[in-house]
Amino acid sequence: MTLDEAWRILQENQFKRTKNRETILEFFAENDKYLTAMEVRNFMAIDNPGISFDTIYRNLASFSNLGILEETELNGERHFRMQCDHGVHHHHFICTTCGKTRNILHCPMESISVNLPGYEVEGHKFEIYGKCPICIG
Amino acid sequence: MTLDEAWRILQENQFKRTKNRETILEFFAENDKYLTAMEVRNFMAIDNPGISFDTIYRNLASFSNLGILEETELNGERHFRMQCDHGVHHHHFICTTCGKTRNILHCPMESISVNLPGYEVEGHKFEIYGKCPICIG
DNA sequence: TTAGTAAACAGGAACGATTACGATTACTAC
DNA sequence: GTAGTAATCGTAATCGTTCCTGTTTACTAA
Repeated sequence: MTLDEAWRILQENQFKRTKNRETILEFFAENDKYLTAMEVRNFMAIDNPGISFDTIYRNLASFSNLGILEETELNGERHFRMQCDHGVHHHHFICTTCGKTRNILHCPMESISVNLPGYEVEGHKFEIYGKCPICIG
Repeated sequence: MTLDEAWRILQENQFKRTKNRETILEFFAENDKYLTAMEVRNFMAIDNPGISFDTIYRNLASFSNLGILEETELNGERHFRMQCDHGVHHHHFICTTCGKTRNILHCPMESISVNLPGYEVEGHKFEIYGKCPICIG
């Protein structure tokens, strides 16, 4: 997702254009990987040492709800990244060294759901962890 | 996994047979679902109100490392359950209401790994969330 | 352009889950 | 039994996250 798309979504939902939101989105646009709230804070603190965690978490949650960011849990910490291809369902390979991701277009749910009669499926999670070619290098 | 199998593994790894470990394993043997440290504590506190969280977390981590328990993250909390069929790779449907699980024998990795040339896969996670037939009512 | 209003923010306290630690207890091998 | 070690207790500390309160900011419409 581009910055323009993100701002369009925010505007459609009556979110104001603030300096903090610009900084957060800029950071995610530049980093194609899952990031923690602390990493976001450290980046924001360069220009604004007094940045509040409340501001960061509130905005990350809003962006996640709006589909601007994707969220996952790694090592017990919440991680966020820019939504890759808006609207196209996919999964991720996540490099355990550098954190970069690679899209997995195949979704295992298609061949599974038929085997769950009587069950109501609400969601699923499929992630692959390992080392990317650069980190193996 | 049965209690006997669990104790055999513990014995092979020089773990002592203590009352606390007996209580923890007994609780998991009786509950075919993912449980939190707090739920384990509440059960143990019936006989031993002074039980320490340190004891619980340390033993849960040991059991998980030994393959006696399986571990996953649900709603930001660590959950543990008895390893189902030791040695047989599988995944889970997890009911978001009662927490009970159902095995998914099909593993999506078989058809995926070929699409990741140059990547080194270390692990993967595949879970389906929803309502089981009992909770749908 | 300015005043009004709701949203956003800073700063810090609070919270729940988890871990660390020194002192104590229980097991095991001799 | 006794020594040595593993396990536990009780508590405090840590960590990531959320809540609270007063202040500031961005948008709106006159």
